[in-house]
Amino acid sequence: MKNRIYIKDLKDHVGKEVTIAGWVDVRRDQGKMVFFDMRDMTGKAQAIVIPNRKEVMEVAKEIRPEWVLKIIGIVNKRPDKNVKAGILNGEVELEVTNIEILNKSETLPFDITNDTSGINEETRLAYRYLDLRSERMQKNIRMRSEFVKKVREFLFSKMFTEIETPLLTESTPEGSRDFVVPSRLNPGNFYALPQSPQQYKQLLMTGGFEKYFQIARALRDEDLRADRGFEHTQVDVEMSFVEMEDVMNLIEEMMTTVVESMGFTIKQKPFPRITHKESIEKYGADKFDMRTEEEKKNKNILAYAWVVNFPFFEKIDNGKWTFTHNPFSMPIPEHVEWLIKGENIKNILTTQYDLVCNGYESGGGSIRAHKPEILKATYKVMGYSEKEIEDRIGHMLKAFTYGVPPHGGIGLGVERNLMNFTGESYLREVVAFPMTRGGKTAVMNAPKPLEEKQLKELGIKLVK
RNA sequence: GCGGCUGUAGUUCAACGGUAGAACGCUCCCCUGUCACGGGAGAGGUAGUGGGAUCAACACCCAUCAGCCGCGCCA
Repeated sequence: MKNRIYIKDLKDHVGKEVTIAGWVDVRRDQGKMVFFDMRDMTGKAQAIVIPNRKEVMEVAKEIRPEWVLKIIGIVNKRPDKNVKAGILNGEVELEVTNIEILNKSETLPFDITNDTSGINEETRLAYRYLDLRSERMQKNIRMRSEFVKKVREFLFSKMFTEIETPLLTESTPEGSRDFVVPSRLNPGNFYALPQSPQQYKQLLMTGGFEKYFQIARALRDEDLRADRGFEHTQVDVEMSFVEMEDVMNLIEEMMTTVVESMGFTIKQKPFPRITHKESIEKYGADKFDMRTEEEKKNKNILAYAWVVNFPFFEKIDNGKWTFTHNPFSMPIPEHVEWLIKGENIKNILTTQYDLVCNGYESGGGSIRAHKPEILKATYKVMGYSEKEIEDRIGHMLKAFTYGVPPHGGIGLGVERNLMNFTGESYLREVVAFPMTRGGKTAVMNAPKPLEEKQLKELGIKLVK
């Protein structure tokens, strides 16, 4: 649009004619004069239509909230008695000389000029595109973008390369349940959507990139919670030639740089570190909130801490051992021997480090097993046969025979972090198009049945 | 899979075993300084769905569906 200026910049054009575009926010019809607020992505401003502008007045009488307008007008300083101090454009208003209706709008199903958190969420999700117009949702989604942008900038400044890994990949029976995708070219066979880019990023280390990151989607088919969805985004990082300290220090620097530039205050620097054992003893959990009640009232305080020295394995119902965090992790250096010999299993500690913030897990990672015998030993402890090991991770064991550097990394949950930044209690409030707890998509109508033709192509027969 | 809560007008809620009200929104009228403008008039719901006990239910019971919260699950 030619000559359009943003509403936040109106005050810089006092006395001049400008063009703005946006939505009608609130309309106040005084009879002979009409006021209405215009809203664009940068803010709001009052528009005023005065009596002697007959043609404009005719249009002004017609317009309704949420209509989309292009407006030409003169930016005036408000009369002293009408100045609204402290708010955007509180000192100026736009005297409208022309209104072009770009689009009309039906009356909205709910009020978006106020916080929509009190509105039935089913309705909000059915009309998510309207909900997103509300100030709080705009703020949340924009803050998410800002966070990701700053993380990218930081990592690029540290010589990282952003690399995408496949979405269609191999199913891994251990861990969480996979979302699967049928293969048309290989009937009866299925891809799985990644629960994490774990194996690919380790292969990228094997591939010599040394410093990789990705803003990666991860999918898990497990029941939903207030802070958990089917899909989430993680800042996925992996580095070669590193030990625990290297990764933790880099991530600590990254989070500090990023969140401080976003206006937050970090309670304690450097981040305190405590062992898993201490965490359980002190807080009864492996994540905790170190803020005082007073600090919790201030939305801008982030209390980070590292938790380390997690047990590598735990016993499950059938008496077998399974990993607590990540089977690809390395034990702490002094416990490598135990793992390889398969002894003292319950005492083996892993190099896992979790970043905790305000009661949520901000991220977690580890140094990885980069020698085939160590990774293999982990699977042996878990009771896998040689053949099963080959089936599961044969490709990794093979890759690791070709000079893989020692490496480690971390994944930071974007939504969990945003919940801390925004003070939201629900993951759905920081996702543009979240699902219901029953797995129904916002606005659109998934999941739904496939047509017979599609099923046939995929070689799928439904059973009752 | 389990447990709990919820489902009444467009939205947020209320009342009541005898066929529903308010606020906001919406429509129309009045108003030259409003800014969640104000004033007046009006339209709009048969109660998620199905069944049952009752002379009679939105209200009680059962089932079912949907949503939310938690548990299980979530390397």
